[in-house]
Amino acid sequence: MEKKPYKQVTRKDVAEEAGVSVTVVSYVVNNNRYVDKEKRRRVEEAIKKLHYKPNTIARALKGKKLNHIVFIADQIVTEHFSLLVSELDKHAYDLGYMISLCANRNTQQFVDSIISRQYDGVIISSISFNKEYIRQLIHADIPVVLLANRDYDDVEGAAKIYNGLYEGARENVRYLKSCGCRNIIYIDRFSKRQHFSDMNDMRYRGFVEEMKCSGLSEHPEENLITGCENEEQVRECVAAYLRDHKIDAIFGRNDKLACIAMQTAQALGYRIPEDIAVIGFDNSSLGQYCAPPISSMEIQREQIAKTAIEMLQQMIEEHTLPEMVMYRTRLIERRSTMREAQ
Amino acid sequence: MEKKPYKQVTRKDVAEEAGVSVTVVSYVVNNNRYVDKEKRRRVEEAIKKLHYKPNTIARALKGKKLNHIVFIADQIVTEHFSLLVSELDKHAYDLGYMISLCANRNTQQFVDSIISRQYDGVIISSISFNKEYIRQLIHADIPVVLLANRDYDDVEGAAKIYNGLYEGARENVRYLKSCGCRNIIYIDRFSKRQHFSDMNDMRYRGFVEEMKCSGLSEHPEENLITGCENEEQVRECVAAYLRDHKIDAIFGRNDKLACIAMQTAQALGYRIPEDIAVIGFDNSSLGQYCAPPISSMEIQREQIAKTAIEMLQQMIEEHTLPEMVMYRTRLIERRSTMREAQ
DNA sequence: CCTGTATATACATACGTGTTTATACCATTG
DNA sequence: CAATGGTATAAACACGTATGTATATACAGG
Repeated sequence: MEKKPYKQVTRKDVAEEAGVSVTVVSYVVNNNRYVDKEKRRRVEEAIKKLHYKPNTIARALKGKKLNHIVFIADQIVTEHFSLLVSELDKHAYDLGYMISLCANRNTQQFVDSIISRQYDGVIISSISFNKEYIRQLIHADIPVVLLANRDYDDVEGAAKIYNGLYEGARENVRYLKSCGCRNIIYIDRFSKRQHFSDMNDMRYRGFVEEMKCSGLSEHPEENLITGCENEEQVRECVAAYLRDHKIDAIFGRNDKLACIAMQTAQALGYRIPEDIAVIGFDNSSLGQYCAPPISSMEIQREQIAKTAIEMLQQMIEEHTLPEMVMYRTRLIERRSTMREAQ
Repeated sequence: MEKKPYKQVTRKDVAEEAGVSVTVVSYVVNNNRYVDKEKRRRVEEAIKKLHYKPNTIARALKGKKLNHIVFIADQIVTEHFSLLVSELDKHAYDLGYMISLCANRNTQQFVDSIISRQYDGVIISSISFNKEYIRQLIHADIPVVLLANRDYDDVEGAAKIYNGLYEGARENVRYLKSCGCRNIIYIDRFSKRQHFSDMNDMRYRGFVEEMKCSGLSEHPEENLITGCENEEQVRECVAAYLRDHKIDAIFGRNDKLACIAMQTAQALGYRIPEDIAVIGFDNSSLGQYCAPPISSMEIQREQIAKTAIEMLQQMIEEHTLPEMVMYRTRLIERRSTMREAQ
C-alpha cells in the first residue's frame, strides 16, 4: 500500500509546452470542440514531444469507460480455456479492451474486488461461481455475459450464451449407440469434492438423460467413475471397473480423461475400438495425437468468444440486454470409435 | 466512449448514514488513525449496510497501487503458457493482485495503453516484443520482469529470470548423443515468417551450439526443418527430409512438433525409438499420452511464476531491482528415447 | 449602435479517494 | 484561571481528467 513514485506527463505539462490552457489540450485529445488550427498543431507537437498519454485511470474515474473486461473461469489450465481466452483477447483488443483473467475464487472479497475496479464487463465460464455473486455484479450495473455450462434460467439481467454441452453429451451417447455400443461408462473430471457429479454439469446431465431416453440404462448413475483426484486414481478406478463389469464404450468428460481411460483399457488387453469404443469432449489436440486418435465433440469456441465480446459491447454501449444465443457442438469422428461391427 | 450510469456507493453516503464526516470513514477503511470506538462501530455498520467498497480506480489515481499487473506473451494458447498463467494468477492473487493477460501486439499504441493504465508491473515472456518498447515501460517507472527466452543483456533496469532454455536445448542434444544418435534434426515452430529460426530463440541457439561442440555437425543450420505454417506442412517437410537424409533422432522445439514429426516417421515405417529417437520440449501432456510417450525437457514453471511475482512485489514495494535468477530445465525420459543400443 | 450568432478559449467544478492542515474539545498543569 | 498539550474530527486540497458555463472576439443583420 505504499505510494508510487510515478512521474507522469500530464495535460498540464503539455499545456505549458504548447503555451495554451489545459482545456485546449483536452479538446485536442478528445477532439470534441473547436480548436484553432495553429494551436491544435502546437498541442499535437507537444504531445508527441513529451510522449503524453491520457491517464486511463483518471478518465475512468471521470465516468468514461475503463476499457477493461474480466474473464472468470473455473480453471485456466485446460486447452479449451486457453483457446477461449485467446479468442476473447483477440476480439476484445479489436474493440480497444484489455482483458483480465482470473480463476474463480468464489468469495465475497473477490466479487468486491471486481466491482470496485470498475470493469466495463464480466464474462463468466464457471460451473461453481455462486449465483448470488453473479446477481451482485448485475446489481452493480456491470454487464455480465454467462457462458452457460449450466442452467442459468434463474439469473435475470445477464446475457447468456449456451454452448450446447447438454445436447452434445446426448449426441455422444446416441452416436456410441449407433456404433453398436450398449454398455457405456462416463468418466468424470478430477475433483476433490466427493459428489461433484451433480446436475450442475450439463455434460453429465446430458449423459444421464440420453442413457435413459435411449433405453440403454435405467440407472445411468451407476455407469459412472468419479471422485478421482489425480490421473493415477483414474487408472485404478477404470481398471477396477473393467474387472467387475463388461463394457463396450467409454465416454470421457474431456479428451484427457478419455485418453487416460483408453490407455488403461489398452494396458489390460482391450482393443480400441474393437472391444471398447472411446469418445471424449472438447476436441483437444491431446485426443488428436494419441493412439488411436479419439473421437470428440467440438465446442464452437471461436463463435462463442466472438459473440461474448459483441454482447458485452452492446450492453456497454447501448445498455440493452442481448437475446440469448445457442450454439451446437460438432462431432469429430476419429479411429477410437470407427468399428466395423454395427 | 459513452458515459456509464454507475450508481456507486461512495464514502459520502457512508458518512451520512453513520452521522460522521467522510474523513472518519476514510480512517476506518484504511485503519490508519485513531477513531472513537462508538463511531468506528457505526461506520462499520453503515459500510456493511450500504455494501460500500472503496473505489480502486480513485485510490489508484490518488497514488496508491492499482494492484493490477499484466502478463504479455507471444501466444497464449499453448499448454506451457496456460500453466504459467495459472501459476502467476495463483501467486498474484495471494498478494492481492489481479492479472491482465494479452498476446503481444508489438505496437506503440499497445505500449501506450499499458503505460496509461497505471499497471503496477509487467511480466513479459515474448521473443518478439520490441526491446525499445520494453525500455519505454522501464522509463515510465513500471517494474518489468523478463522471462528470458532470449538475450536481454542489453536491457537495463528490468528484473530477469532465465528459464534455462539454452542449456536445456544443449542437454537435449548431449542426451541424444549419449543414446547413440549422431544425425539429429531440429523441428522449428510454426511460423509465417520466412527466416524465423534466428538466434533470438535460445532453444535453437542451444541446439546449434551443442551440435558443434559435440562434434556432431559443422553446419547444424542444415539439420533444420522450419518455415512451416501448419501441421500439414510439417508432415510434408519431415517426410521429404526423411526421403533424402538418413537420421536417427528428432529434436522438436516443443512436444507437439516432436509428436507430429514422430507420427510422420512412424507412418513411413520407422520404428520409435529403435530407428529414430524423439525428444521434445516443455513436457506437455501431449507428449505424455502419445505413443510412444515422448521424452521432454521440463521447464520449472512453478518456480519461475512464483519468482516472477515475488520480484515484481519487491520492485513495487521496495523500489529495488532484484538479482537475476537462473533456473535449469529437467530431463524427463520416456520411451521415445529408450533404446537398447548404446 | 444594438443584438444575435458562431467561434475559440478559460474557468470552475466534479469524479472518489488519501492526506495535510486546521479546529474544536477536553484534561492537565503552573 | 489561563496556558499548554494531546486527541478526535472536520474542512480543504490534490490526483488527472471531462465538461458545463462563462467570457471574449468577430461578424452579420437590423
